[in-house]
Amino acid sequence: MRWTRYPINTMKETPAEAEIASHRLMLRAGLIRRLAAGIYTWTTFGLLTLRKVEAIIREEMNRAGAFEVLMPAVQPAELWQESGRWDEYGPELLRFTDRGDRAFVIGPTHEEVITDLVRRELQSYRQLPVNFYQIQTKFRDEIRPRFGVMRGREFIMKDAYSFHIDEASLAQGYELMREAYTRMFTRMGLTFRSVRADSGAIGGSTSEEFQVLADSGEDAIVFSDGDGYAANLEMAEALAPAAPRGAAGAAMQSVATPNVRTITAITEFLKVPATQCAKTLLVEGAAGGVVALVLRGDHELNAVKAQKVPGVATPLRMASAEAVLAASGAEPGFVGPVGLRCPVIADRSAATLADFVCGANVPDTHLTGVNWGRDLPEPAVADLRNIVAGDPSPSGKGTLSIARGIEVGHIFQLGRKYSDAMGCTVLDEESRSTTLCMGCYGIGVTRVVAAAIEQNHDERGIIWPEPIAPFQVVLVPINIAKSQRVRETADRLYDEFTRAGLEVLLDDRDARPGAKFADAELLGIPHRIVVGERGLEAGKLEYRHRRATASEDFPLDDALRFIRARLATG
RNA sequence: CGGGGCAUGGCGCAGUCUGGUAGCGCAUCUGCUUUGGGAGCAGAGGGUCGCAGGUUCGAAUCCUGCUGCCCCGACCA
Repeated sequence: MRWTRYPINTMKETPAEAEIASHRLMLRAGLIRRLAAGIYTWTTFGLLTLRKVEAIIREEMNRAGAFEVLMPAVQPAELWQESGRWDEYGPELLRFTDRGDRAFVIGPTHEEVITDLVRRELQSYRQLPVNFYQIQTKFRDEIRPRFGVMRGREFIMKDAYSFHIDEASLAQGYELMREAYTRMFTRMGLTFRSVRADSGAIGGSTSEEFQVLADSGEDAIVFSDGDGYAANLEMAEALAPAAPRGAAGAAMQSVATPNVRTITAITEFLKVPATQCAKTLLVEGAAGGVVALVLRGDHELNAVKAQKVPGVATPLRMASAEAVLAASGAEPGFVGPVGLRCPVIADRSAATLADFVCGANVPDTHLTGVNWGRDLPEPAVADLRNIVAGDPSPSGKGTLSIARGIEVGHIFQLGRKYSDAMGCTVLDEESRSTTLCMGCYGIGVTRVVAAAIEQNHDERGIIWPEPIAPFQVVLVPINIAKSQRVRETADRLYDEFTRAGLEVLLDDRDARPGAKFADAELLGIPHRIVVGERGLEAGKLEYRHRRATASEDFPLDDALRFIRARLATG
């Protein structure tokens, strides 16, 4: 492609709205343009990469035996009422009515539509298992869209749904998708991890996220250095401390702590480590009232874990200031588990504390030397806290570290939630009607592009992984207006490369070299060839990879062979 | 949803407090010069100052309402 004939528009300055690197660079390089909050146009140039990502996904889905379909964005409300999600889904589901006052939604996902299709089309177990996928536009009315296409409201998703006669077949289909996802993200040149996203509770329901590792990621993920254990922080189990609780050594005492409300303040005021303090959080109970959750001072509450504890309201809500005062007799900051008039649940680590410090439920007062079983009843114990780096792995091998990730894929064994609700059945070998077992498998296609940039950029611009680069090679002729030789050589190379099937961008603008180099680096095209008088005098061209810090010369006569060798290794 | 902020040419901003008919940089167009790391000079085009009311001789500026957008939001007990 010739730059002067291509609709591409770079920006030297960054629009004020862009917070993270990928968003900034996507705007500056002209991949996307904003239309409304969380809604973006993909430009001709941006679409080159988006299509490459889609092509890799398509190839691997097909290779895994899935079949492509294309379902509507607009879906009738009846299907959502049938599955029960009309009431469950909440304000993220965009609802509207047509001219005849019939209710519709814009699909945030397509379980209902595919289940409806399958229940009509499939009659026999002989037609199973089967996996349908699509690459299609979704809409979720996010509370707070941000970071460009990273968390947009409208976005492109690859969603797939598999149907099986039983759980064993589902497990096989799930495994196939797991392998396909691993191949896709590997082919795209991304550094990623698959991560456990569910503790694997009842029903053997299993779920894994595919996380692209990047410091700006919205998710925290946890790894063991001892084996392959990896999980979302929300799900990673914190084991009970190996050492048993120490013996009580001190008497419980009341200490005046005027206006000392936080753990940090307590550690400074009483000169005790945070690991010797207990913090008590009052949350709303499932049946009204409040429940006390007790954590060690240096630990953070994990909301996902907490709301799974029986008696705790879902979703987790902190108790109001009035409720705290009613239950404890003191304001937040001086609440403790001793003498509290509500159920007390201690985190595993908090439950092994001895001689600990906590709020006294009396204004401006804390207690020291507190011991479970002596000064207050033994608490109920649960895993309530977030993992911290250095914790032992729940797999039993190694210790855990924490990294940030961007969730680009999620695979899930659904079971019969939708097929049950919607009557999706086939006849089995014995002519009995059997409800199908389902899996679903998503990839945020537009998010993958942002994640790739987040993981591959420097201060000058994007550094595309080769398999998803919009162009493979950029040709930069120097002083094209004056030098006929440079112009003709660049034209000839462009034709030669293009005929050879390479994806080449020829920067044929009459611009100064600095401007061309800066744009080439912003766009992130992996291989750059400079054509200049200086080199041509010696029969040379100049090559530089986007990641390299220095250029190398190579013979003009050998150009195609040279660049092909670089593409193969690059 | 709660809190805060912003809305002026394609992008980034000043002007608003103290009302007098809109300006700077980048980008765009023309000409000349320049050409190995975002050139220089000269000229040009482009804005009903988010929308609707109001106050005033006069409103980007003051008042009211609306809309859009951005940022933050249990982690404290």
